[in-house]
Amino acid sequence: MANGKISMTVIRRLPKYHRYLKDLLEKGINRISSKELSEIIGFTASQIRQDLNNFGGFGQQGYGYNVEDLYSEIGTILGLGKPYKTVIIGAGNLGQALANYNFESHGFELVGMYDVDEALIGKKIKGIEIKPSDRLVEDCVIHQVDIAYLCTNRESAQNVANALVKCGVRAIWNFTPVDLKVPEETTIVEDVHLIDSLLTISYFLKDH
Amino acid sequence: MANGKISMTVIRRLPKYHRYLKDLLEKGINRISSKELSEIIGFTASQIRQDLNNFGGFGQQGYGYNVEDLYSEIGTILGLGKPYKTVIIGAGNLGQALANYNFESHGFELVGMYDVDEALIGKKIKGIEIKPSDRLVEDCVIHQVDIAYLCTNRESAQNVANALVKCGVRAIWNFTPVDLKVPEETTIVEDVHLIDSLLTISYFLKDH
DNA sequence: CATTTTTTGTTATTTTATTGACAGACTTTT
DNA sequence: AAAAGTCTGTCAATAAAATAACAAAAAATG
Repeated sequence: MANGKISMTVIRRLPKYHRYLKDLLEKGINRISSKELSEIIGFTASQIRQDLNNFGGFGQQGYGYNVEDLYSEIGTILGLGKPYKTVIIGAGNLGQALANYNFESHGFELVGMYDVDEALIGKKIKGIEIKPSDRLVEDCVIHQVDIAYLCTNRESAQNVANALVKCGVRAIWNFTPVDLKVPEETTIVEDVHLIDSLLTISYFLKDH
Repeated sequence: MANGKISMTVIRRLPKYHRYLKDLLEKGINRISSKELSEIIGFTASQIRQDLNNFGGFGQQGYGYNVEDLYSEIGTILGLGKPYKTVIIGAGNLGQALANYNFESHGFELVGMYDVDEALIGKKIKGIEIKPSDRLVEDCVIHQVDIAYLCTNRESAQNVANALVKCGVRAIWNFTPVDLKVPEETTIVEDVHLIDSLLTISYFLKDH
């Protein structure tokens, strides 16, 4: 049943289950079978049952799954509910965009924004003042920051990552086009390589 | 050798090859073996050779690969060089962030930005004026837009996607937390589901 | 210029992921 | 409360992806 070692492909499907279950819940649907879910989410019913059974038997034969319970279970599996402290490094457009996203509602509290650009320092986004980057390390230690959103330019990325590792930040959400080198025992890196994503589009467009 | 039907896993690795080869080129390295490349890129040498051989025999026994040639070949495979016309729908922070990214250098020309917010309309980003959303369809037809960067809110996403499909936009780069329904014969959707990515981090943080 | 070394392209093997099948548990119906 | 129907959990089969193995080609060496 539970945690033997879940594969990355399964883990990456969990947020999608979570999203769809929330939708169902908001529509007032409180019961769903793997077959019905498969029709709206686009995975096979078999895969849904197998995915969920990695974490426990949440369903019931002849009935299906209780939407509210399953939503809550997957939320727990995903570590939601717990509050995480986050900082944004690089407060340009992307950094500001991320600050304005509604990640708080999922438990990701923004506690600091940092930049090297004098023109940005002092500006407030959602009540958070952009501070000079040399305050980053100190603040991370004080606040016990869990996740850093890395939105600097390519050149600074690895240096900032090194600093983050040193001051105990446990995860880096990496928006730079760099593959960061960090010790894998202590630090998680989740890449959002926009250019890679765009080039994938280009691949499919090219010969039509 | 060439195009029998390349799997998505292979295609998603191509941009990474492209990035690393560019780095090598800029460092003045003009020859590399699959083994050497494997050490810096982090795929196995076997996988690298197999990936590349999906598209043709670019290497030479006893020598390896010519960096410049391989970089150029992969660029061609990815459809780079060809100019693509793009628009941004939703000109909030994220839309503006994308406008300021240097995607032009890869051949992605921004030809329009659209929003429903009166406060944004008329504002210029990188020389592009933000226009009201009701101009979108008309402009897409006039400019023969290839790719739309979809940065609206959740509620508008599917409606905008429907309009884009109708006016012949071939690809949607989807930043909304919605799984768009579009006819797969005519339209590509590439999702950047930020919240899914963040929840993946949460999963790994939760029990440490 | 023959020998040794390197390194590819390609096939074989192993591992991982997805799909299919079905017994048995629970629900619904009559 | 018995019978019929539903749907899960799990195991088996298939498919896909990653890795390993190796013959043959070219390069480097002496």
